[in-house]
Amino acid sequence: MGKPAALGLTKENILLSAVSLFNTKGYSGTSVRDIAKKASVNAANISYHFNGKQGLLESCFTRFFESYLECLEMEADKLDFTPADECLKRAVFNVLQFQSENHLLARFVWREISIDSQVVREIISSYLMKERYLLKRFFEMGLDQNRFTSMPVSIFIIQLKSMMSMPFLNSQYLREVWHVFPQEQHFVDRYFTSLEQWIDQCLLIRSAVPRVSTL
Amino acid sequence: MGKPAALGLTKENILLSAVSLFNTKGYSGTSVRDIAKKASVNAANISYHFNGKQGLLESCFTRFFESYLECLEMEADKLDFTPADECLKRAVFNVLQFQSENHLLARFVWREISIDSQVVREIISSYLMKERYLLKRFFEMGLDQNRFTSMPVSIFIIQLKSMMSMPFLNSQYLREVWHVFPQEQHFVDRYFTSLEQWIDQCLLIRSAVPRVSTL
Amino acid sequence: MGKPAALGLTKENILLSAVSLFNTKGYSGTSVRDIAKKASVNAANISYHFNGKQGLLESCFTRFFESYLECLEMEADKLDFTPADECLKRAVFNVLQFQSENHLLARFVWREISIDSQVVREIISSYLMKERYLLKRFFEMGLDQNRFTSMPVSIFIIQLKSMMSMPFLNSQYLREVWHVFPQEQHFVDRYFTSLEQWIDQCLLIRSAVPRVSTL
Amino acid sequence: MGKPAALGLTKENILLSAVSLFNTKGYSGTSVRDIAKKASVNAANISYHFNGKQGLLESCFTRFFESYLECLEMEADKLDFTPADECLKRAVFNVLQFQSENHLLARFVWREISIDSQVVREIISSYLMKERYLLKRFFEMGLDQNRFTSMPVSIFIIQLKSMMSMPFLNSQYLREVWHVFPQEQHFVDRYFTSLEQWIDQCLLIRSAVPRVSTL
DNA sequence: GATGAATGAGAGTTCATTCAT
DNA sequence: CATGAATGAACTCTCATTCAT
Repeated sequence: MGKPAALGLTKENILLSAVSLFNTKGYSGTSVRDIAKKASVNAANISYHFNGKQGLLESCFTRFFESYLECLEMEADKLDFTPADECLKRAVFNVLQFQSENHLLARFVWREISIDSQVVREIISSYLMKERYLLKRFFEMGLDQNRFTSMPVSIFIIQLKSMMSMPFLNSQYLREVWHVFPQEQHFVDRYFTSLEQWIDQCLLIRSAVPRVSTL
Repeated sequence: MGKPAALGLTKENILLSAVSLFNTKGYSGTSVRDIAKKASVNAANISYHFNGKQGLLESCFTRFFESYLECLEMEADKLDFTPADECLKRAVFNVLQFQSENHLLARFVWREISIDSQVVREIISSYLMKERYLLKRFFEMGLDQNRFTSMPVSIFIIQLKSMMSMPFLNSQYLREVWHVFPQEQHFVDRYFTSLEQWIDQCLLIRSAVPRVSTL
Repeated sequence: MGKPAALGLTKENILLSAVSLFNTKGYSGTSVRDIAKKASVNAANISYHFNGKQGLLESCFTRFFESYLECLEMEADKLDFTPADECLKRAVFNVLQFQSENHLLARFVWREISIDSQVVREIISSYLMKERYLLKRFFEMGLDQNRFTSMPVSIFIIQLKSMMSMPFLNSQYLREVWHVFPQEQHFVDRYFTSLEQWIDQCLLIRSAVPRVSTL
Repeated sequence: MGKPAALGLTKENILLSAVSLFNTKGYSGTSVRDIAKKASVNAANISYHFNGKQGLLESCFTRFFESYLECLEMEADKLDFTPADECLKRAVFNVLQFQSENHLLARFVWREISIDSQVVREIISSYLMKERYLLKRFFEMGLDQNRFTSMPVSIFIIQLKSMMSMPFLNSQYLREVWHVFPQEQHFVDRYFTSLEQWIDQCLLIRSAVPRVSTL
């Protein structure tokens, strides 16, 4: 006897519970029963709605990366008529803001993609390629515009990504050891400032006038 | 039938296999049977030698953090008679080198400590507190010595830690997307240079003569 | 593949198989797989329906003691308007009859409660307290009615319980050594007669006219 | 490197620990490691000294039954020149006394022989046959001597055995519910008195002068 | 005699999933 | 759509025992 429930609510309900538990205990460490229990639904619904636990994982990844890439894409689209450093800074801000608003999902995704699973790789590889393409565009444009110093792009991007994701991946460490709270707006603003400064000092060539992103 | 085996080899054998599998599939995603199979020993040995799967995890953490903290401590001890920036840089280099040489263990540990498990927390909290103490010492000494700009220590340390650990946590991403290989000496040297530069530009006050660590 | 099976039959099926095996091999000596095999169901059903092997044990105990105590309670309720010896005799008969009809369960329960397990104790202690209360009522009523000799109640009850339970606990001994079959009606009747005689001769005072329970 | 230890002490040490644990947790519920730990010896010693866990069980049974049967045999030997009721009473007393002094062993043995194990049966069947022979002699002699009423021997012996063993099998019940302590001398004396009385009233023919056993 | 390392078997339990209702 | 019963596989861990030392 299926209870009515507001249409489509069960599915969203499951997803939210899953994100929360995956965030805390990891994908492998979470059982579908845990999720079902937290969502107050029958475990069979998970197989029904998401085609198994793995489908749930894919849904999470998709949901995350589509929004995440949009943060970058939105600013990359302006590269043709805006200084690259300003676009880059805005993109960084967008990403921080997005992660802060979805910190549970962010932590879980950044952690889980460090697992060497065939499955995970298949899901995310195209997203990561697109991310690579977008990030590179910022830098190549900056070089074209003579605003960025000539430096190894890969290293810089690795560092940028490190600094953007780490606070959210290790949110618990930040909270417990440094009493810093990545899900708060305050953190986003403060942290963004320091990334802005890093871009200015390590990436921008001296003659270029820093474009302070007025957010 | 208790075969002798080279004395004490079984235990080490298990540990290495465990690190390799934990690294690839995560702690929860790895079964003791997988480990035993990889180590070519009976699964019961894991409980016998490590008091269960969790004991194995603790052994990994302990092994990692004791070496890791020594990387920091070694240089912190010189703070009283050496410029803080030089000590800090040397510490950074030590950590990169250590992680590069133990990249499997490093990836696994940095990933796993982002899990909200009671168990993990109990094991690592004291290590993280010691790390915090050591890292803070570098910065406070740098301020005392008038070599570091006055900046929020917590943010800087978070960024430093991000940049030091991320390449190893996401080693697969680096390899596949950027063709950068964190376990190679070449990477350590190159990456260290860019961290050195970051320290010089974002942390050091202008008047201070940068101390190039001659490693 | 969840086969339907006749509704609720699986659970009862498991319980019966468990009683049979516990009876023969003891609780600790029986594995859940044995039980599942005997019941022709999947072993996981035991955890599902009874919350583990221990829950199965509790179900057995509950089932036994609730019926057993009813045998006593039924007659204790008549104590106010019936001679105590007659009530006692009827209660004894009820208990013998019940055990004979559930001899597998009876043997297993009487054996297992002699184990010093924390678990067992928690389950049965309230039942044993109720039993004590009921048994004492028979004797106190008999004394009030001037039908029972003044004797140490505890010793008498211990002996009564010994004689009521032992044939069922040691049913195999009775069968193999004395060719006496406690699960047969014949035994119940014959054995009851000798208990009746014991009550008359050791408990009743001489002047009281024995009340032969006409069962 | 075998520690010397007082000669043969390890074996006895193991046996005592085993009796204690078997008594509390049952044979199947006790592991050889538990026993070894309690005896502070290596678990391999149990296999060495007793040829496995089962051998330990056999040793316990043997030790118990040889003493137990001696309690009966000692008095059966006097049957030719002593009234049967006196012999029987003395035998009963001996058995109670022996069990009281070895209550841990007694409880465990009486419980364990109610298990339908092939193994147990093989060990004890000859002992039980000898017991049957001895007990029957008391009754047949009593009938020959015209001191016992003609009654079904099997029923009487079943009851006698019930009453003799039950307090020790259910010693914990006696302690916790009735505050009666079967291992104390006080209990032996008191309980024997009531068995004596039972023999007098239910077994002896009226004309026979009861032989109070002066113990 | 005694020990610690090692083993294969099996313990109880949980897993993700399926299916009739 | 939703559910509870059911499954087979896999989980971690403990078992009694063996054997070289």
